[in-house]
Amino acid sequence: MAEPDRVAAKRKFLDFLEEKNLRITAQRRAIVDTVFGTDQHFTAEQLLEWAREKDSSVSRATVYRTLPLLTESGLVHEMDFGKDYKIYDPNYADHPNHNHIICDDCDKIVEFESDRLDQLENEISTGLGFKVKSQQLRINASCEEMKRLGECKNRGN
Amino acid sequence: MAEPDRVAAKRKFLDFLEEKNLRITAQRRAIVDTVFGTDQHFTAEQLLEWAREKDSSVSRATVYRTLPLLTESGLVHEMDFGKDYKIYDPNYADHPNHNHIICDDCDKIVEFESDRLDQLENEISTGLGFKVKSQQLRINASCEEMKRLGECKNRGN
DNA sequence: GTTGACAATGATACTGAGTCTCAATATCTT
DNA sequence: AAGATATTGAGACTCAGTATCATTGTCAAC
Repeated sequence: MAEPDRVAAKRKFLDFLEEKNLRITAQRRAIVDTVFGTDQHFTAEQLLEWAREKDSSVSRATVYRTLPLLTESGLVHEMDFGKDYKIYDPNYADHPNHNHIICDDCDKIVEFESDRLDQLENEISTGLGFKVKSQQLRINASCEEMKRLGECKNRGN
Repeated sequence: MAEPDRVAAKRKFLDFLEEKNLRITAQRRAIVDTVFGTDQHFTAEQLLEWAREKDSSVSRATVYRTLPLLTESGLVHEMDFGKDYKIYDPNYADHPNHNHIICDDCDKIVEFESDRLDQLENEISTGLGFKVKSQQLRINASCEEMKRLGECKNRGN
């Protein structure tokens, strides 16, 4: 299931660029190939490093300019766990509503889905009369427990 | 209901300092008086400004050193809405489990409580075997809708 | 009350993620 | 091929937050 979805996500993003009359450049190709060539979470700096392996001309500015396009397209999700950097998740094309638990100590992230949670969140938001743009349940957990239970390796960071 | 709780929160924090063998200084007094003298959310820079009105010797460093103590004591809650600064909420002594909707455009924040949500969050977390340290449901909403409904003034930012 | 160990302080240098600027370059339409 | 203009890289910049360190303040022991 990995490959076809990756390819589809890349295709969708290129279409997204075209619809917005944005150009498909070598640098954007390198960035997109990188993003949808992994299912790992990543930071902006990691993306820069990885993309440069494909095209050394990719600059920090271009990475930071492309990230908002990726999130706007709905194919990548931006997350903020209170660290001083943001974390990006390229798995949103396949699992659009998953949530995350971050281990405060080892920074590992575990994903989970809950239909009941999504439903309740929507209920509350619309009940308060809000036009919701995004919602994120952030759970900061203790690594002591994680280590004890050996849960730290569920899904990559 | 405002005053007694404020005083109690201040008392609790001074006790917290004592228990940790930390000293009660003039600067910490000014900061604590400021924090528990409002029920508004604030940033670190706002706290610095306000505390300096009570004691002009309060420095930025001391504010940033005191904030972790306030959150550690459980009397103040640190929130991150993806902006480049953190927001602090001094109302956690009274309402320990409330959540927030932030208006992306005007930065106003509306608080709400939901027992069902708290219960579900706890259910999921413990089900995954986590020792939860904190959890925060962050909802980013569109101000278009807020303006239309005149909901912007519910509770101060 | 003095003393003294050391916690706490302010000033300021620093860090690091992210933004902005602008001249040069690449894309894509015609 | 040409031209309008979107995009780029380099590097200066911003700004919240952190670290350093000599000086000052607190408080417990006497």
